Amino acid sequence: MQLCCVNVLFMKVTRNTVAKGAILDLITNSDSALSHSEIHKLTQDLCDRVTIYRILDRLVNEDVIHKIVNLDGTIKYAKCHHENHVHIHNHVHFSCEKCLKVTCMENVQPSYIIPRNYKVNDVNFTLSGLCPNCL
Amino acid sequence: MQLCCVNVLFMKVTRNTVAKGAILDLITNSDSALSHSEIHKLTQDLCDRVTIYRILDRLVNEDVIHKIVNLDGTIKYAKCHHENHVHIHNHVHFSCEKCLKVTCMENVQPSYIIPRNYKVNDVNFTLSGLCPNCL
DNA sequence: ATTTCAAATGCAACTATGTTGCGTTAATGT
DNA sequence: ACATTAACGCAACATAGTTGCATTTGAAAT
Ligand SMILES: [Mn+2]
Ligand SMILES: [Mn+2]
Ligand SMILES: [Zn+2]
Ligand SMILES: [Zn+2]
Repeated sequence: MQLCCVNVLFMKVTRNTVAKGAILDLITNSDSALSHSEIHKLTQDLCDRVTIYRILDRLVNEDVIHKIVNLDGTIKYAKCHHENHVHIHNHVHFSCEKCLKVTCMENVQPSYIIPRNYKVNDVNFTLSGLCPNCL
Repeated sequence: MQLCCVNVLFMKVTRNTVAKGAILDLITNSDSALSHSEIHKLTQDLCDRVTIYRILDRLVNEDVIHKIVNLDGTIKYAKCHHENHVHIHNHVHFSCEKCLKVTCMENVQPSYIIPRNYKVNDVNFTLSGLCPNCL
């Protein structure tokens, strides 16, 4: 009756499936960002690994989760927490060198001055070091 | 007679080889950061692709070049330009969505406020969008 | 210049990560 | 319940990065 979810880029209707729900739950309830391989291990035999890739892509395009590129190039995913509808991921991510957890720091938004002849569309700020638990 | 170069982490002596020199030249003279595969194509039959990986690791550990993690997770390398001997890569990198070039913006150093119970050791700030050439 | 010796290399084999095509299954609107 | 097509599983492929080991080579010492 009503559209449950759409790909915000192409305004295409997407569907809620068992695997998608389970993976979103996992990401939502995790205290740190999760990689594809971590999700694969945690979900065991929920679905094929290719399906996990496709579900993660879909959730990113639906603006429900966001990608975080770690310092070693590995990609992690975390829940989006947009207060306002305008949705820019300009917050900092912290990557702990000891426990290897990546966390969103929603309220740390760096300021910077960049020449006018650049157009910024997206932002990826990652700090690494020791988190409070490992300090 | 005199040590030409050392791994700053382990204070181990390293050697200058033909391939290392050529790859460093390439990175030094490039106006944008280069990935392993780009270097591999540009150097043709200079050396094995495994050797390129090892040379890049060595140059990073010698603090001669630095790693840049792109928004898609690909890793690029650029020359270090340290004025003072204290050496922190706290400058911004710009990743153009059109020409795909990644450039160092040495004089753009963002400011941020982070809780005291975090210890920051390294920084990776990447902005993406359109560069002056593509705007 | 020759010797010496570990750093660096080439090669093969391997693991990890991500993508594509296609036939089948299942979510959702009617 | 039926029709439509998004989502799925599977196999095959592509790309990125690692490891072990025998051989080569840079450069310090003689
Ligand atoms: Mn985040
Ligand atoms: Mn740089
Ligand atoms: Zn930690
Ligand atoms: Zn450009």
